[in-house]
Amino acid sequence: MKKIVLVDGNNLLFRSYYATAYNGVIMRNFKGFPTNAVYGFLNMINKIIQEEAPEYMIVAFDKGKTFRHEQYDWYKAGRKETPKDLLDQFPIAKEFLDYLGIFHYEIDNYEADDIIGTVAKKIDHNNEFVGTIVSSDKDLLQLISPKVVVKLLKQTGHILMNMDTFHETYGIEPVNMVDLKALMGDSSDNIPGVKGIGEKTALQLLQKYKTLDGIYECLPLIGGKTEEKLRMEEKQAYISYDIATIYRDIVLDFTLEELKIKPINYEEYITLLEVMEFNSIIRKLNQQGDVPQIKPKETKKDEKKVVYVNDVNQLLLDEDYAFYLDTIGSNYHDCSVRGISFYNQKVNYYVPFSLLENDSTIFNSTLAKYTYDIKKAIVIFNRYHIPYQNLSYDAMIATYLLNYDVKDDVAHVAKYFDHDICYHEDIFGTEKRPKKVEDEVIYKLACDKARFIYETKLEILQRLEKEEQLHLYQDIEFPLAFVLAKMEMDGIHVNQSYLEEMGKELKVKIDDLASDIYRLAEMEFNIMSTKQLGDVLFEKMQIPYPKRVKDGTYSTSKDILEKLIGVHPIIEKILEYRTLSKLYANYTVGLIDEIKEDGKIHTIYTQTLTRTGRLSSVSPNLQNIPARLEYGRLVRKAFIPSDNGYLLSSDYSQIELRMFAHMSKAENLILAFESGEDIHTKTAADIFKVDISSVTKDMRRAAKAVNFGIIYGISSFGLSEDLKIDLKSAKEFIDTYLDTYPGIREYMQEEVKDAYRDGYVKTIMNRKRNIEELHSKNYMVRQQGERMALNTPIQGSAADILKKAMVEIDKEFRKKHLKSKMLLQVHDELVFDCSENEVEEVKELVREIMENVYPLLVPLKVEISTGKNWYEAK
DNA sequence: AACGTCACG
DNA sequence: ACGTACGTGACGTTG
Repeated sequence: MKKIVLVDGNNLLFRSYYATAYNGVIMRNFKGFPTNAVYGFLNMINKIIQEEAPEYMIVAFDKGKTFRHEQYDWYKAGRKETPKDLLDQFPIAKEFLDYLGIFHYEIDNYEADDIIGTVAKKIDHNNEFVGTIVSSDKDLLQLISPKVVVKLLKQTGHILMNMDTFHETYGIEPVNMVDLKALMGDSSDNIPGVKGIGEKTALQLLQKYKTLDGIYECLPLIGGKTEEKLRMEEKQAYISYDIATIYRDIVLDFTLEELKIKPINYEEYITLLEVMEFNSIIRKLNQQGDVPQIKPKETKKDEKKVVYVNDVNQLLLDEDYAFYLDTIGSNYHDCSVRGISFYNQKVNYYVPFSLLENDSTIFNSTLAKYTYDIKKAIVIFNRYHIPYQNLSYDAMIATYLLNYDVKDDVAHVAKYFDHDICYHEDIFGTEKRPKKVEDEVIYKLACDKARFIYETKLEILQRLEKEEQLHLYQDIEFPLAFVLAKMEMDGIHVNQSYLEEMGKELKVKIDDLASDIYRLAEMEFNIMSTKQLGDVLFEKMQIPYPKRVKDGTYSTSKDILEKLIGVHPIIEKILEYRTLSKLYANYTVGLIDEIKEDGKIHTIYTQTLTRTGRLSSVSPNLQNIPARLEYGRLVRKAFIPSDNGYLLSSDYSQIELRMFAHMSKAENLILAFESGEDIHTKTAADIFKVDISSVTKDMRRAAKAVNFGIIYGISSFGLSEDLKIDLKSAKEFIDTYLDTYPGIREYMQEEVKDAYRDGYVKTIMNRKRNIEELHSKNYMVRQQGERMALNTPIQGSAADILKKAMVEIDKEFRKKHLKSKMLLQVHDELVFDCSENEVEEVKELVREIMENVYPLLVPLKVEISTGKNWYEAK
């Protein structure tokens, strides 16, 4: 038997829409198009396919006013009008079905029910097929037969209804579902039924008399009020019967065989998924790994042909243009360049890099030049000593600010602007498994990218203007790219032999610890393997596990092990082993690997990654060099200035909490900062209501934890974990804090409310972050969204300020022709390489700019120190 | 490639 | 009853 799955498309879309419309706010993609219903719909369709594995499938939709409306103008009269946001999603749902190879159908004047009923009837009369109907609408239960079952969707999960289960549940036959509706009515469809008869009475009657006709034939036998009600509303009952009856004889222009599911059109499917921003589905597809290779798009008619230039004299660039660097390798500090593509109204060139390497005047014109990832371009131009002028636009930074999920592949963002560009990975494969690619494909791809940059520039800039982000783009992020490029290219000197020594020392300690651990465990095992470690500690050694065991696995994380200190001496050994292994792998061996021939480390700052506006640092990450523990801190001694200079470190004191005080306008908190006291001590004095002088260490520690909690979107659980106190005390503590600083509570409520209303939050410089989590049905996810809504403006605004300061400091350095260099940025800290005779000047200048770059309701304070290495400069 | 862990602000 | 503070990157293990 071949199985056909019959899906009520309308039902699925309505359900998904209302299930995820939260406070009237729904999920949308970047362009503002509503996506929540389709998202639920698609997940459901995929789930059905996974669970049922059908060969055949049909999704039915309503179309037009039905014959029921024509006969009875009050039919479904009570229903609210379908929201436009939902209606808009119907065509998309159908488009998805097309790409998934799933047959869908609609026909004038009939509802999805009728189509399903008709197909189900065909199944009943055909001995090759069986059917499974999927819907949450009980009406469809009337279609159950020996060959057709109904998968009735519930809030979570479903119930499978066949002849037997139906009978068990209702005590009547499926066909008599109609009779039941005729009696009890259905408020959602505005079917009246017989007034005063509900499900209970109706079922009793039907169990006795089988059908509506049967009941009316035996009316006198019924007696009492019920008989009276039935007699009064006989006409209503039969009208209701008519309406509730699913029409099963539509003339259909397809056969059951035609419902066979066709192969998925991955290319179109994925493109649409991208437009709708269903990234989780895309991720799942990639994980399953059965997405076939996507071929490059055919050249469209309006496209200029790619001109491969092999003589510099052929290059004719006389108006502004976009260019794209076609590089090989992931790190642009040492990648090679295959070629550069150029695009404008007149040209579409691919130029092999060997041609430009030697004759490099091309970029040294006054023409405006646009690209994607300008920082990369600057670094590469400098590496090859190519002079340039007027690099004036970066599509990567611009789209990042517009809240796109920007990757370094242009293709990723191009989709949103109707530019079909193949993904780098689809063409070239991964670095480990490269694919063979024809030259023409390579040229075409690079040219497509340049074309995208050129053609969307105006639209993107207009969009930035509309979002009031032009200032952020033009005066902060764009100039910052030049500053970062310099920092990356300059790099920081690292004392390799020092790290090697430290590595040797660590190695010895680690080996000693390992043998201690093996001895205590009375066996050898891989300490780094959390699985083996869990088994050894909690099974073999029978150390009591301090937490509920989740999915049969033991966590061996630091906070779990710390709870066990003192229970068994092995615990402390393991913790130390972990700490030292981390230092060894990440900060001695790992860092040494990153030191280049010039004795320096050149990180890459990712400017377009974080959701808050911070930078991130990779290859290596110089933003997580040990600082908290003394032994780890020693790594910092390896970071040294050039020549006889100094490293100068300048960091904002409590910038995030100050930002919070500014944004919340909480007067007492502002006063606390104005007092100039240590903020945690002052907070402790305020909440414990004691003198500054009598604040104990523990009081300060507690106050500090609450201050941090505030920045993260406090939860009593988080605080209780951090301070190792019980939940109730944590709760009280937070309340005391909020009472001490009136205005904070209201500010936080307002911020969350606005986030729900807008679906996004903003920083002081208009950086925006959409928070989809706020639309989730899941309480925990929504909570997380609320915390993001609270934290992002704080973290993001602090990032805005440091970025602005960096741009201004760079400007002043240039103006004053200082030899000193800005080298590192660590979120609230800047590290400079300072010539000996400039120390005082740099100190003054940096402090002046950082403290005054953006005046807040509280003063911004900067702490500066210098030293012969990064360890000392703190 | 995903997960767990842990380094930073 | 649930599962828990914000933002990152890199390592080793495991499937």
